Amino acid sequence: MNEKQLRRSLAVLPIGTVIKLTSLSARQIRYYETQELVFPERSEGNRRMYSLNDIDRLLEIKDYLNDGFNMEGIRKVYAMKKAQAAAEESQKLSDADVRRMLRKELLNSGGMLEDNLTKLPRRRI
DNA sequence: ATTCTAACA
DNA sequence: TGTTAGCA
Repeated sequence: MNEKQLRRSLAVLPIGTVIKLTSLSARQIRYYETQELVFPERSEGNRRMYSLNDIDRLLEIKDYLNDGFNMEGIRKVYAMKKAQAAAEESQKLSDADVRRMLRKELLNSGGMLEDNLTKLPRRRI
């Protein structure tokens, strides 16, 4: 796991901050946890601590709810996403591979990087 | 001041 | 889901 993903997975936000960031009530946020849709960590004093990924997850849940999904329905959505990820893993076509291929395409097909800019002919002003 | 669990008008 | 009670 790289630094960026590591930071996003760090549980450092108390529920009060999560409330402000998601516009969800404490009641809802805690309830979704009992429904096993989010899994916040716990601090020493038993306080729930959320990560940025948890924030994204809560916002997603919010959207699914607006689309008419119920708790178990949303749970199934994430179950499928997990199965999907496992399938891709077995096929060795991971997200990292996709990004690697895309970057190669961009570098060859023409041009938006500083390397190329420095090689362009100078123009007088 | 903030969050937690449990319970209910 | 909201709200309130009684703790930590």
